[in-house]
Amino acid sequence: MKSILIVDDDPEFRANLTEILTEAGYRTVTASTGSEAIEKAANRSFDAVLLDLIMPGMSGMEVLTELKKLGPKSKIIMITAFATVDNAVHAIKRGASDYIAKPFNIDDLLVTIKLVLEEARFEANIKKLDMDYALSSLANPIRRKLIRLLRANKKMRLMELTRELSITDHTKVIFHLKTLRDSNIVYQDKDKSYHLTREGDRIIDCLSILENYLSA
Amino acid sequence: MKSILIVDDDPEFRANLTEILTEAGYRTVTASTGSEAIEKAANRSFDAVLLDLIMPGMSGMEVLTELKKLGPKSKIIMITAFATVDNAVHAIKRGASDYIAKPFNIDDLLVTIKLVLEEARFEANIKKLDMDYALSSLANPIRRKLIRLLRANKKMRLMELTRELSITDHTKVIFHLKTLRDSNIVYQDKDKSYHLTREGDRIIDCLSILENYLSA
DNA sequence: CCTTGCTGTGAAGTTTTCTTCACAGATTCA
DNA sequence: TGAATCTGTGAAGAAAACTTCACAGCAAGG
Repeated sequence: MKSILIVDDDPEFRANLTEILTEAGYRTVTASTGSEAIEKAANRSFDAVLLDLIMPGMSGMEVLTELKKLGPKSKIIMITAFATVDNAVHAIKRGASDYIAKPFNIDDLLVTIKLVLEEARFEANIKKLDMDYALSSLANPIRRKLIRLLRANKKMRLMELTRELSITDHTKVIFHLKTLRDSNIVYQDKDKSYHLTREGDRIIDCLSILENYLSA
Repeated sequence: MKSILIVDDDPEFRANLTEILTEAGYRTVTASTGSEAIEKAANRSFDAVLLDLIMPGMSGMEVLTELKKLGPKSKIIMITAFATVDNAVHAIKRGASDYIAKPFNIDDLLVTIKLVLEEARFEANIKKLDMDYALSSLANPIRRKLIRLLRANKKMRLMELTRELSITDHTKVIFHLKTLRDSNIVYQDKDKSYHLTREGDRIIDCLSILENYLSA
């Protein structure tokens, strides 16, 4: 069950939304001010946040910025009066996922929420995919050595790598380099030299962390 | 080529050792005081340290403690006068790898160094082995889900896990749990419940780091 | 031009990992 | 006690990962 945080200073509006969303099968939590919202979001994560742009105290825009700091990938839908749609567009530039204009049609609201959640699910899948690739690459000791060599030497040619690993068959090295390329850890430039990608750099960082952990 | 740090206040003794070890095929660096030794060890790592127990200023014992803090797995050989062999034993309890008594036979010294370095190599292999196990465990998405479930719920029975993963064949789950047990990430108590080991906890920490890295 | 070394492909194989299934001893609980 | 559920073994097969080999284009250097 997806959870949604409703942030609005108007109690009646909060109650309305809560009823609509509960009926639609979501779990809801409400906050009446920006700081309350930030506090709640810090303690647990929500699948989406409905955030009023205009509130006394902290403005919706400020809250948006803070929420994005807490979780850069959190999904935030701005609620705005018709008159201030421009501001909503601005909010999207700052990381909001979408906006809806008050007064709104219930169906529009639900569709918007659904789309945004769908988007989140999609992104999570992408991430999981990367993870799978990365980890299955790391599972092989030859590939780990390759990564380390590339880390140490910045760029290397096929035969350098092959000799350094004392492997007789260079096609074996090609095979592993290929899987590293598929998982986006390594790339090859026009000179045919192999390099670590930015992601590869990150992964080797994590590898050393893991090594230290395991040897402690 | 293995590098050795020689720590002794006697310049003649340092020169002697340097000559012997250089000839034996080691690279040497010297330090005349404890603090100098610590400084050098902080900047780069040595395969072994030869450390005089009795020195003006910081005592060998204090230096030993500091060096161990810098690198818990660094190999330290204490050098001690015959009269203070008891202290050397004490040093071993504090983490020194071995000791030699002054005056010593050159061959004894070389053998001691060799054994200690051998030990280091062995430990490094063990570590690499653990790493291999851990990473090939993580390569499989089902096993990652299992780890996450166990992390969230502290302890779970076989069928709980099976249902949670919507897997129809429980023997499949048994298979993956078995490989997690082999790599020492999970264990089973007398109640047949599965738990994460301490190592498993560490690994999942690292997993989340990696995830954040990859999604950034 | 010919040789040598580098980079690569594609198609067998081999090995390892993963899945499935048939079965069976415990345990629970009605 | 008897039926249902849980936990597990072992073997056989399928799938994925890895290795090996035969071959080929291309560039550099004599």
